Amino acid sequence: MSKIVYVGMSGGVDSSLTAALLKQQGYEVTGVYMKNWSQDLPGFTCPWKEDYQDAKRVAVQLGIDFKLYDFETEYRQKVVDYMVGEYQAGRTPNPDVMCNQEVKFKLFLETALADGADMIATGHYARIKDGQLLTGLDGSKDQSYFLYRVTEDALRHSLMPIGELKKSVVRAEAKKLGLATADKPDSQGICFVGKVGIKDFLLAELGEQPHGDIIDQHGKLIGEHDGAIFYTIGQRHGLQVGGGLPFYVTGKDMAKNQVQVTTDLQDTKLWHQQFTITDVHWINCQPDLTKQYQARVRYRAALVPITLLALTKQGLQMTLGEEVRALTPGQSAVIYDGDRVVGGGIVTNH
RNA sequence: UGGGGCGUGGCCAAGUGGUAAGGCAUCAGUUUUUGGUACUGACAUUCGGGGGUUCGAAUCCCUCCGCCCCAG
Repeated sequence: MSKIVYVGMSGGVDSSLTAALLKQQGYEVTGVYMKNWSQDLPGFTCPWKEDYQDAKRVAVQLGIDFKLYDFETEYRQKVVDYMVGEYQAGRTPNPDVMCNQEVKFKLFLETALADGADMIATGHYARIKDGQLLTGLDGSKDQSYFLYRVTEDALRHSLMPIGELKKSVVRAEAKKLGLATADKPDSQGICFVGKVGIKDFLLAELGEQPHGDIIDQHGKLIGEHDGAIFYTIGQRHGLQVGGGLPFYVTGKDMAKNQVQVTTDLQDTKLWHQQFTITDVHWINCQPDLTKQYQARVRYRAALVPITLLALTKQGLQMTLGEEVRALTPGQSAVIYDGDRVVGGGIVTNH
């Protein structure tokens, strides 16, 4: 008897081909559209209906069952509230990491299993082998960074067939199969919410923010910002301050509602080598402090060799083999052992 | 009030007779399942106002306006 797989179908090419491939491989496939967000925002129409229809269209083409799971309430609580709270605290969260941890590989998994599935599948560019998470074979599309908070148990119940393919192949295969989504542009923006600028999103959630001072590396007042929460470390644009060299954000003082910037790209405040991550999560087992690993400090950043210093209740201290620019509190540092994701945590304030 | 200097797009800033560099910012696009980064493109018929000299001026002259510095 073939296994029953529930495939999360977002209405994009990747998850469409995922469903098609699993069907070909003999699984008993059901497509599921997760409705996590449907709210329109000023100047932005939520594309959920279109996405739903595209997913449904592909399901019909493939002749598979199709369902809609409504997770809006939970998505709001677990992802959006988390994200907004982090911004308010002066950090820069990664909602997609949380979405994978809480929604796709928890809520969706549990719901699917309860509905009779043996496994779930997603269109992520990552691979799963023996309960381990590996990078996607297409290095330029690898999405393992977003998945480091998934549990081994969830991985053992998940499939990510796209992780074995290159993006160009995915598109070509989708086209060959005549899938309705073959030429649909890749999605961008906040997971499930869509292509909305984070500033517009926060404005819609929180309203106008108190303006404050922009201070340069010499402590000089050089301008006014329209809300410290909108700015993130390393950011260059959006300061509306000109004259000479570009300004990069080096830090924020939420208590003083200040944004600190520098024109000096060598400024020590812009470069970091040693830091701590908290809320650590290990997929299979804790890292070996004596072993050489690599870390990725932001999505698509190069892997940097690291030395682990100490694993405490507070988190993990580590030193990078080289300085990285604009390490940002709230973002995730993911630890790799070659192409295997060991785990990671959240970069703390420093 | 004397003496000197300056006024070029939102901000810096080249250009001192030959028909407006460059950078920042901004906007658009590309890259990207977060934010950010990076990359590409767009952006002054006009040089504080007025007048004059000249084939031709942001560049020379006159004048008015504004700002800065030194004297006091």
